[in-house]
Amino acid sequence: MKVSIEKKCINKGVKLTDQRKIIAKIMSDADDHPDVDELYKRVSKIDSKISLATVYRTVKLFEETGILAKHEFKGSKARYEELNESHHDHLIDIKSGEIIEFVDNEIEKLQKKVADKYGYELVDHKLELYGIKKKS
Amino acid sequence: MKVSIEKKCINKGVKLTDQRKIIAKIMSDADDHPDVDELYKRVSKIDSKISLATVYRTVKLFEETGILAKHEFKGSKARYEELNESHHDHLIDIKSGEIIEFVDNEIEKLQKKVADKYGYELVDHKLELYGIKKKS
DNA sequence: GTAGATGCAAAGTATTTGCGACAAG
DNA sequence: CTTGTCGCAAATACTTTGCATCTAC
Repeated sequence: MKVSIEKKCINKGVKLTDQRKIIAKIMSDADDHPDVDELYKRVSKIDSKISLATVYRTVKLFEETGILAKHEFKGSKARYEELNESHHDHLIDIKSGEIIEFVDNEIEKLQKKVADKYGYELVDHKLELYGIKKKS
Repeated sequence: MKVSIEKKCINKGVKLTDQRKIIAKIMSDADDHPDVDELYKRVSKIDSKISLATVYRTVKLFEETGILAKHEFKGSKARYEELNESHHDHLIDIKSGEIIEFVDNEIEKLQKKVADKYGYELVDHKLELYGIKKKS
């Protein structure tokens, strides 16, 4: 089962302020990968007193705490998504900007193998595919 | 055989100024992945009159022309390297910052397969592995 | 009560751009 | 010649930070 962001904060000893609860909720509900500006817009609708600085501070904190993942796709601003048990990579439609999440265990295995070959333990990776929709 | 950057410029109709020749030479000679500041430093040693703006304009131009590749590794500034026939990906040592270039044709094939599965034609991809050296 | 969080505005980075002077083809 | 480039400084975009105030625990 999915652990709520609020629970994660408690586990990690992160103080649960109203601002953080709101940001947590929005990121939990999001089914896209908002950048900070977009997130700030959504936050402002719920509580317009929350500052942009707090949004920046919170996404950074949540990233360091392993609650959010930060993505820096080609030529765009940093985007965030909730991090949970299911790891996945991204396929980005370069025309529409649509982002598709995928998992490929074989690729994952090969990545470990490559790192191993050079004497490294793989601790993280970034795989992004950029494509254009085929007219079928 | 490797086509020189100057030749590439001529082929693509890019005007060959002294500044561009110097930047081209430095990037050709580089066996690392300098960021703009570092490149600017190297450029300044040869001709201190060249401005940072020109360095930015040139790397951007070279990137669009397919002469340089831009990389945005986790949490660091944009870095550049010469682009030539041999495609490769990167394994980054998160302790030392050392960058190892590698090729894995099997992973490449699987990437195409994933894109295909979702109805996309793969036009580009980014694969970065982050690891720590194993004490063997 | 106290350590840590917030809002605000100011400061930092990284990068781009307007403009008049200049140089490549 | 003419079009595009250069250097400069100012502008922009994104993100961080100092400080006084406030709040979760």
